[in-house]
Amino acid sequence: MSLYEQYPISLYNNLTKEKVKFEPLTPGRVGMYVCGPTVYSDVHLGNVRTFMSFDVVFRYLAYLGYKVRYVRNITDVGHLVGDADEGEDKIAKKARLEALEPMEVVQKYTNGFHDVMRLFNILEPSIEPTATGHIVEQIEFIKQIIDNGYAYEANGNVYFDVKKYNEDHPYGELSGRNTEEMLSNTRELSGQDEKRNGLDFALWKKADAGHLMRWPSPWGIGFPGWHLECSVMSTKYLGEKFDIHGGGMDLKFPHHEAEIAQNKGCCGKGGANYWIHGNMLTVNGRKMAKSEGNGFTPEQLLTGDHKLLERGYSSMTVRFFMLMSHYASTLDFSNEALQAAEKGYKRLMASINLIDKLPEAGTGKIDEAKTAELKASIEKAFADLSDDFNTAKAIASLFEISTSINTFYQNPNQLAVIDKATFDYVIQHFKGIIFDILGLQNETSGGQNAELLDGVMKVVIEMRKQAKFAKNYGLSDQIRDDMKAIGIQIKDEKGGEMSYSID
RNA sequence: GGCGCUGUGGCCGAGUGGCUAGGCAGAGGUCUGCAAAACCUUGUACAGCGGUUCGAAUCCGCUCAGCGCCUCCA
Repeated sequence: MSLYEQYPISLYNNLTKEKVKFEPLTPGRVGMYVCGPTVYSDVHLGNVRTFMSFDVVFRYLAYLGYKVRYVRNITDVGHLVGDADEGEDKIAKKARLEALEPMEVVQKYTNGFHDVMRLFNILEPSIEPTATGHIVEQIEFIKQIIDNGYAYEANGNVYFDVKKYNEDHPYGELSGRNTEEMLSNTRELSGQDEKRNGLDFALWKKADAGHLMRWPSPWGIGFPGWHLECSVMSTKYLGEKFDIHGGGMDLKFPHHEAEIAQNKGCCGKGGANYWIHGNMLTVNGRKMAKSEGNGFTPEQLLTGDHKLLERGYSSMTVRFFMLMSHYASTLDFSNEALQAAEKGYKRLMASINLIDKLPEAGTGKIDEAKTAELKASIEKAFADLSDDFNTAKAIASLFEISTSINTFYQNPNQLAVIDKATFDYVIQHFKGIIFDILGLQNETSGGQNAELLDGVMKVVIEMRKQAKFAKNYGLSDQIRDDMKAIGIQIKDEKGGEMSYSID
């Protein structure tokens, strides 16, 4: 029996607004598409949260035994600039400002994005397609939508005909919008517009003379509209129907709504069965966003060099902080919360570090109740993760196991009564959940020079033991304090033994 | 204005009809030369007002406060 049969996943489907059992189209296989970044500026911590949320979904599906194809795109063209620059592409605008080639901008911020993903131990997707790499497919997609009667050309531009589409398919099913109402509300606004209706959105935009990104098409020189690349690339790599589509909450409308419309307008099918949205990271109750100026880069996070940061925090502290809440809830950033998360993270890692030092389990008379209790904790963690990927709840169970490990270390006789096979099973998955599913890394072990450090610490500890034995407390305390000052905590244990941990 | 969401103990944050969430901080204790860590014990919590129910933080209504989307946004 596979793990995914043992712990069947249920998830909240934003399309149907209810929590349902997850059933992939093809048993044992999952196709997942997540809207990636628009690479025209640095990603901030809020962006990171979304990708981390879906990273855990990806990791969890894989851990349970599903074969997953995870597609996360790079949008390197196509997003229109909102204000006065209607018709101009975000990438192109930035390029002109910085006097760079558009692809130079794309390359720079794509590299930056990848660096950030690595920093937070967010896995690479199976496919990371770019919009510029799929211009041909996008043109074909538009042609099909036009043939189906859901789009029209106007002066070198192609628009999606929302009103026409809405006659055959519900536009607004994902975001719960009343399209009839919206159509009547926007009618007057579109007076001199070449759009038939204010709700219509561009599939293809004509490039004016100064526009830097341009491709030939049946409608003239231009570039694809926003929304389109996701429909095209998800269809290409996952099919007209696939399992999961994810993205940030703020993409729900209009981006995802348009995506569904494009999919149905082209292929008659709406793409994903399950729509999942990650919620926003907030600062003082407000969304972290570029326009708010309340975001910061990973470098600033590590160094603490930002007005919002009292000091720096490690990437794993941040990862743990984010996983302590549910992906669908807003999460408020604060220094206090980060510091609490840091301690919690270290506590978890400290018990991980003790595992190898534990004596053999099950050497005494097995206590069935105690054994079952320990096993229940790991089973609870799995059940929680299968309940809409509730990492916050699962972590609570992990702390139970963490406490057990600490107890076993101090009182080996309590480990002696735990069945060995069960104990090994629990530990295997305890580590599995922490490292493979939650994607945490152990920053508290010695890293590259672990063996060397361990050797040095043996010498230091031996010196302190001798000082203590000679009741030279001045020296033994000095050794402890000096080590503490450079970030190593020496701990006295029962029976005169000592251990250390890295702060 | 339309659509939707949130309000949980000192802080963060799960839960969502009856069963301890958890972390951080605080208090007491065990251990210890002292400390730290660890372990044990401990907290008046569910915005307000009504209603449904044997029973509600959890369902319904109203009020208050705040947020998101509706324009680019993870």
